[in-house]
Amino acid sequence: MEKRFDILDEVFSHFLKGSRIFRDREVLRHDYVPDYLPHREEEILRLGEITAPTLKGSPCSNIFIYGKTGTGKTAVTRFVLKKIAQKSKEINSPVKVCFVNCRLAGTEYRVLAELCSSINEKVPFTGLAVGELFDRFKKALEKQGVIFLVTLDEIDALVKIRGDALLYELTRINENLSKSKVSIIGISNDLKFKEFLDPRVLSTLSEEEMVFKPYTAEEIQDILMERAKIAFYDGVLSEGALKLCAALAAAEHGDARRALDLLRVAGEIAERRGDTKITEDHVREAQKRIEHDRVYESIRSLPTHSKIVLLSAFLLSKFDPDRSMTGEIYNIYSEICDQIGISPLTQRRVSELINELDVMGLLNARVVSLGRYGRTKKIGLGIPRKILIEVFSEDEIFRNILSYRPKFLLSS
DNA sequence: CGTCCACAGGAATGACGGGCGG
DNA sequence: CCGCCCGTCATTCCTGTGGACG
Repeated sequence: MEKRFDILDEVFSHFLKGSRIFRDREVLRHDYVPDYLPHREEEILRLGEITAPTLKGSPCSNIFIYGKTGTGKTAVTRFVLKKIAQKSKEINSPVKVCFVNCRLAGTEYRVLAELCSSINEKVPFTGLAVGELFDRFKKALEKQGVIFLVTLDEIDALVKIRGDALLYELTRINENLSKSKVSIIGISNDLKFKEFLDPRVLSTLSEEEMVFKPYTAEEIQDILMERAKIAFYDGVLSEGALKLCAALAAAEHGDARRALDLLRVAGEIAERRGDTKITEDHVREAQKRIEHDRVYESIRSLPTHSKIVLLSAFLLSKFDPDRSMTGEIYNIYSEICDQIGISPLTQRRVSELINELDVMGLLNARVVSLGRYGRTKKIGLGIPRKILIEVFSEDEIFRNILSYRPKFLLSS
């Protein structure tokens, strides 16, 4: 006990002395928009040119931006929007800009609600018909007489689940507006996204197109260096650590966001250990930590039934991996539900849950045909068992299930 | 070569909680 | 406060299907 206090004392005093690592941690968060974006000058220029007409009070072409995650789409767009907003204030032109992340918003309704609130139209966060909401949006917009520059980030996520109805309406809204105009910037991570769109929507939306290429390792290095100058005290970041961050992120489709995360977490680890320099070891540790936290958090926040499905897959993989298929999973799932006294969902629904877990990477499910013996899904765990055990051990109810031996498996 | 297993996964429909406008 | 519409989750019913077996 005595020892514990000593340890904590050290942590406190470190904290009170202030960080010896970070000058400004905020700079490494990925929602931070830097003043300088290395290797994206061309894109900034192009986007600026396209959107410039809004400053003179006329709408600009709609733009479609593609590129994988962490290629700077969001940063570049936010940067340009910020400049537009600044300039318009300066010269007093009626431009309003708005940035919505469709995946975070989740539904058409919430996207529309965000659009409304950004033009100061108050709407309830649920309850209205989508059409009604759209009418209000249109009315408020018309009353204000502005050029509204809407950015829809991660637009593919919305369209894949909800369809392109909202986009269709948005692309046609100008026909019914006289005093105001809307221009749209659509951002998509998925290059094949076009296929999901109605051709009419596509042609209106992609009057201009931009593709963001992944960063190379060298480019990521430059980005990191730029931020590290502000984020860390001088001499804290070793060159090897920086290079490793860049290399790891480059291997993962040139994802700068990933690189920034690595750098930040590596810094945090170094800080916590009381080290004064960030080394390659810290970076490797950071990589492990990030992956672990991601998985841990996604399991923990799962709805109960999904957790049970995951547990079923876990038990099957432990006792009889060869039989790990939908039907078997469902049997064990039902058994566990019975054990903890909640009523099981149908197989149809569980099948859907398995798909969701598959998408999240917690399970690996692939359709296989066993010929005479039917067609099903072969299901395996997509993550180390260790993490799973770690998460479920924290829950009173699930803890016991971990070591449970399904009756179902005894009979075979 | 046809059959038939054990599901996949689409479509329609229902239960439910939340918020509206009148 | 009521009737209405919404989004979400779940059920019910359904048609489709790859390939080993006979």
